[in-house]
Amino acid sequence: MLQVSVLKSNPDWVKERLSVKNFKQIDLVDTIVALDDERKSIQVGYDNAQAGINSLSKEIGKSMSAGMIDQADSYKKQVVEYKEQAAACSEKLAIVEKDLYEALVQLPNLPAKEVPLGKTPEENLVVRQGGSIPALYEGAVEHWHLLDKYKLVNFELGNKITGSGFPVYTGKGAKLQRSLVQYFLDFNTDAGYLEYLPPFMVNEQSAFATGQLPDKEGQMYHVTEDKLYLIPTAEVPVTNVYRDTILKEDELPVKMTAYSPCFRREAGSYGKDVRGLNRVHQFEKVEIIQIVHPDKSYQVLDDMVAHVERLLTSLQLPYRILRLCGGDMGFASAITYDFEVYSAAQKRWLEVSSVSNFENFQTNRMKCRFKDGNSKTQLAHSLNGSSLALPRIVACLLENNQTAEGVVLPEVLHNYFGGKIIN
RNA sequence: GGAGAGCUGGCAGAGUGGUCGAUUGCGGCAGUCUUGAAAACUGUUGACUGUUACAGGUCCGGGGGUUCGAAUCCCUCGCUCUCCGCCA
Repeated sequence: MLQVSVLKSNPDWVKERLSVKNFKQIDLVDTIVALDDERKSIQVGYDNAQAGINSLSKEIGKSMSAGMIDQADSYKKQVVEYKEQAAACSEKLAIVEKDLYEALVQLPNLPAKEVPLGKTPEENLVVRQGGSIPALYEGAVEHWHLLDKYKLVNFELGNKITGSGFPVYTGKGAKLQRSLVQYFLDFNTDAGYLEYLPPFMVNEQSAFATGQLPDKEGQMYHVTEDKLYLIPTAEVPVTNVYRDTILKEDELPVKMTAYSPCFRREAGSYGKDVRGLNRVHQFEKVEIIQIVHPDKSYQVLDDMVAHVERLLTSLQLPYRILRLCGGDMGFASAITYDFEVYSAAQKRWLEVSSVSNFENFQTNRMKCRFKDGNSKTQLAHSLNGSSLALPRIVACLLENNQTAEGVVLPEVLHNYFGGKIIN
């Protein structure tokens, strides 16, 4: 959530930034500024009335203990006026605050100055490309055929047990999942990230804090009986570790990593997008999250991008890094880099990671702050990234490394998997 | 699921209707002493809002109520602990 103070001090700049994100209701900025002014003046009225009540109440106490009952009674009559005034103010205040809040949560985060203009994924900027696209042997096929051939994933079974988009991993397919999760977590903890294993459901407050609510309500599975949401990413529970906390400056940066299954309704997806492991309702992912000093967040963003890049390089997959354009970015993000790997049989790029700096958009909602050198409390910055999401990595590993003898795994996985080849 | 106890500032723990936003201890910070450190002593130390700065307002698990006045009384929700039951 944006800070009202930012809107007030520089409304035109805010509007300009919002338009980069292709946000339509620019008028909201003026609405919010006006509502906040109104809020403030009502608040002053309320505070004054309360101050009157407080001081008179003390006088009443003194009079009573001095036995001056008449004096106390006359004070009580004066209090009644103040009470009416306070009640009128607080009624107005409740309405204005609600309006203000509802307007404020509709505003997405402002994009950083490096964010390219654009509305569609085609306008994302390719900043870097690495690895090399393999030449496949003659009999090469898409990964869904390989999943079938080596009995790695059974979609029909998942469909029977749960529904479409809930794959059942079997045999070496299941073991490959476990190997990748293990490898990714080790890779992250070796880089200084503390491992968490979080709950896979969160309450409303947590979903709100990271920006899933109210923006992406329909994208999460909702357990209505208990008012819980299945997590769409470990980002939600793990970032919320630091909700309502004030850190010491030397506790920053906080580096966390977590494995979790991710649940996404993916309403409205269809066609080749959902073939095989391209898009599923439940998948495994390892996430990295940092909470950092505001002055450091862009340096940390670069570090995190480099970290994910090293991980992809170690898997020997061809990848490219995109800086998302304003229109393709997430609601809460100030800047996002997407990582895509090349799926050689499908001949298309697949997103496997998304690394974002949220600046103080999430921490403002979460009230995650730190005390700086002058012992002032200020909002920290939060960042996160996938490191990595499994299904599309698996798709690419299978497609790109397939041979007539089987799928040859990259060397870093041999020990984790307990073998070199899937056949 | 049943019974009981509790939820107060970073932590521990007082406070049961009127200078209580809160005694005290620990911890933190600053200082005195010391070559330095420890110990001891002294001072200081919550958040939010608001003001140029004061002032003022709000916060004692959340929400609501009673009262001139609530940490304190009432209602309600949530959570924690202990015992019993059930269970991976």
